Amino acid sequence: MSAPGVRARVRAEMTEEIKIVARRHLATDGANLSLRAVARDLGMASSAVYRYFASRDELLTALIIDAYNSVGEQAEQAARDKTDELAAFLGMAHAVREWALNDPHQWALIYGSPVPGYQAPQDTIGPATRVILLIASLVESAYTNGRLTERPPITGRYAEELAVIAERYTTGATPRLVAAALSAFLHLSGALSGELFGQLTASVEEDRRGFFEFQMRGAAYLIGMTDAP
Amino acid sequence: MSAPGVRARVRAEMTEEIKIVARRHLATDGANLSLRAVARDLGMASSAVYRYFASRDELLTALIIDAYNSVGEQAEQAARDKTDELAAFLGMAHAVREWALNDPHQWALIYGSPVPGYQAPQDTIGPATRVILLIASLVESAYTNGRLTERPPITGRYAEELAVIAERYTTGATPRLVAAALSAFLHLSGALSGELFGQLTASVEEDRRGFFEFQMRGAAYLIGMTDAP
DNA sequence: GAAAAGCAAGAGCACTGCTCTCGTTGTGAC
DNA sequence: GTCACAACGAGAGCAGTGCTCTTGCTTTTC
Repeated sequence: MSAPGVRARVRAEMTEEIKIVARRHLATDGANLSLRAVARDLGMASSAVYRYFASRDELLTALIIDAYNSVGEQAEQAARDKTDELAAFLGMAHAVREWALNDPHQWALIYGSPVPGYQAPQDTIGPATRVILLIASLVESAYTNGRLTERPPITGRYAEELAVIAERYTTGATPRLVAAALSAFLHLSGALSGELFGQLTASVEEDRRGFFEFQMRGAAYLIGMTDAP
Repeated sequence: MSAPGVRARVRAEMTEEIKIVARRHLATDGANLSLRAVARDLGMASSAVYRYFASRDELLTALIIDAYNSVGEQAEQAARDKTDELAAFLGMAHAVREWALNDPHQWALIYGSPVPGYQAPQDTIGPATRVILLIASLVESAYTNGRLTERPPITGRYAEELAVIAERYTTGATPRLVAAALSAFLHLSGALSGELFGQLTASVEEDRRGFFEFQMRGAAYLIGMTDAP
């Protein structure tokens, strides 16, 4: 009799197994995940799944959190051990793109339109900020290392809001830097959503990686990370 | 006994009425549109709706085309009669934002994750390009009027693809200009999706319009429409 | 060992998209 | 004017969905 108890361990395994099968269904059938189909695949009654997830939404939430952490991890790993912030930013961007291309439905789950009637619970906002915090840290690092071209400061009410964010989440970034990081992140997510959701259809078809690189270099220039637009 | 016939006219009216009710349902219940609920609201049997739309997907397609045209129209109207291209671009961006804020579900319908199992038919790609072609025309206009700061040319395979697009859809734009227009469009859609889909939660909450303006000015700078980043 | 809590299964409810059939009604050819 | 035909609305029905409730069984806890 181990400390956590047999039942608790089995429960954890079962929970994980449900998520795995659910992810598989998500990858093939898209976002309209069927709890009954997942239960069928597991050889159990659909009602039994409700012992592990109170509702379909709760299962989706678990998958969303996992997805945020997955892409966050991949991004952080790609940014590590790079010579400078520009290389880290571009490597990170390509890593996120690879992750998204590898499982478009998971991308849609976290960065696409919210599932109807689904309200993101508090648990998700932590993992959700990993990528954007990573970008912010790169911007801040470039700034403190003197590798960031000066950009005019920002003013207005949104600048004050961003000052609060800078105070809370960074170790000395200005509102301008937070704004730059947010902008870069939204440029990244826009570029990827455009590619994955078919907005690029009939324009760039072959060399989408090259076009993505071009866009991310543009975003880096806008931030001040590079001097060549 | 008008030329189109009574039946044809009633059919057209009925088709429009179904779309109106469906749009209302979309605005309140989100993307999981229920054909039966729409039929109930119209006081008719659900099977009768199938006389007008062969499937739920076909109804969604009709709504998507209408939405593309609606936002396209609003964008074009906002860009008209502006003193210069920068003003037109910013006015257009804010118009698109207003349109999206006014009916987020329609925005999600066209720029969010594709509906599961839904494959956009050929009919949609025409209306879908209205906004981006508008941006391209603004860029081209600024270029021919000498109001566009020079940006380094682009190379690579995606540049060749964009050259084909430039040849087909513009009257003399370079691949670089098409790339700029695409980038600006994706920046716009990324900024709006981020705002609407909750990516900005707990950062910019109050002055989102100001932050959006900041981002669009950034995009304009990246294009070369303005010299102040 | 008894009581309590966790668990799986099945039936059932209300809902969905979609198909088929069956009368009815407007339409064009003669 | 008549008559065949296509369009139409309604209803029943099928297979699927999320979710709840009850009924037995097993594991944990006291």
